[in-house]
Amino acid sequence: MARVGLTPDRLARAGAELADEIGFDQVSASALARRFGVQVASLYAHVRGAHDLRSRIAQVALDEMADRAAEALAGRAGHDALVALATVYRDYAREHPGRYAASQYRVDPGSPAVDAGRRHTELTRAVLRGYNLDEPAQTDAIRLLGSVFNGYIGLELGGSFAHSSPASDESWPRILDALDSLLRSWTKS
Amino acid sequence: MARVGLTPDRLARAGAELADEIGFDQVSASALARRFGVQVASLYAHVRGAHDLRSRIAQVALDEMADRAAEALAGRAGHDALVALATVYRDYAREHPGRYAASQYRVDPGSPAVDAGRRHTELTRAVLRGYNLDEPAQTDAIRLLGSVFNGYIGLELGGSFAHSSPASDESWPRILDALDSLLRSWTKS
DNA sequence: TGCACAAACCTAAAGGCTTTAGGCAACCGA
DNA sequence: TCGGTTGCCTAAAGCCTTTAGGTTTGTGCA
Repeated sequence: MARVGLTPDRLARAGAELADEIGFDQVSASALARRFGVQVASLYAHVRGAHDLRSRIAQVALDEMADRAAEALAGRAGHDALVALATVYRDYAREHPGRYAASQYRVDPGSPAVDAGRRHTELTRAVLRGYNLDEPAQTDAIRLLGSVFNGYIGLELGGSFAHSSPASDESWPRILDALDSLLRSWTKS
Repeated sequence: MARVGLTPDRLARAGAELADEIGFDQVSASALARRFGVQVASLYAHVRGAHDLRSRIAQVALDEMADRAAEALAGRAGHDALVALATVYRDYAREHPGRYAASQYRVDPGSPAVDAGRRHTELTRAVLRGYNLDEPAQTDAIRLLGSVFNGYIGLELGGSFAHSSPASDESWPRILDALDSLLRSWTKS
């Protein structure tokens, strides 16, 4: 009965890896316990249950994405910053589909993952600094960008763009250019 | 042992109702069997399994949305058509959150739900007729609109817009106006 | 009318996931 | 080194999925 050294954090990180390997919705306390060579019930000393586990994985993903985004945005503005942020999300989703799926998990209010969400909002707001938008247009624009990123990546990952041309890789930069030009002329619309 | 009259179709429709009541991911063969007052195993004569059941519910939702969209688009063009299509999706999602969630279910290639997806693409293409876009811009625009609709509704339903002003109801029409103006000037971007 | 066959629904059972309760053992501080 | 806390274990109940095989119901044809 050697101790493995489980902690909520290690479970969440291992869960994130597992999600990338077998898909987020296949991640279960059982599968995770198996991976640690431990009985399922042992996990319940560290995590409140399956929902708690999934929420923690979501948080891992949201934090990782925000870290990458913050790094990518440093020293960039305008079109450059927009493309950088968009690229971070899309690349992350392609590298880590399970984690990305986790980041979409409905987490309940009061959870620390809500703060991670706020961080993403602020990063998007930072991108918009280059476009000089006043409220409420700025909030509208944040919501638009969030919608496009989430929406495009979700559809692409789901294969919706796989069987038509042009390739999804080609649409993406053109759509970002269009958004850039939209943001530059937002007030005139 | 009165026969209830199960069919794949009735199961799918009842599953759609159940999804709106308890949430799509809570829909199970068990819950559905309970609702029909029937043993679980009986369902397996009509659906291949849980995945098949969920796919059929997804199809019900996609078809219903496409029907509504087709009706809403009749006789409309340009900005009017854009708003009409967007409104159909958003209203449907708010009236039937479970069904809407079902419509996002990853259905496997070859399934008839793929055709339903194509129908939505064509409806979006119809909206774009009012904007005179050539390929590949037209496909880009279809993908952009799909992304915004899916993305915005998903975030809104998840509560991402609930705790900031302006209200989500106010951002939505302004975002649609911005998209309209983007589409009108797409080639110039 | 009556019979035969197909379909609809049933019971039984195996296997997996979640969660709770209670027990033993390993580690840490005194 | 000893006591307590914590980490992991066994046991067990409850729910979901899926398969196998039985029985009833209803329909169509003679």
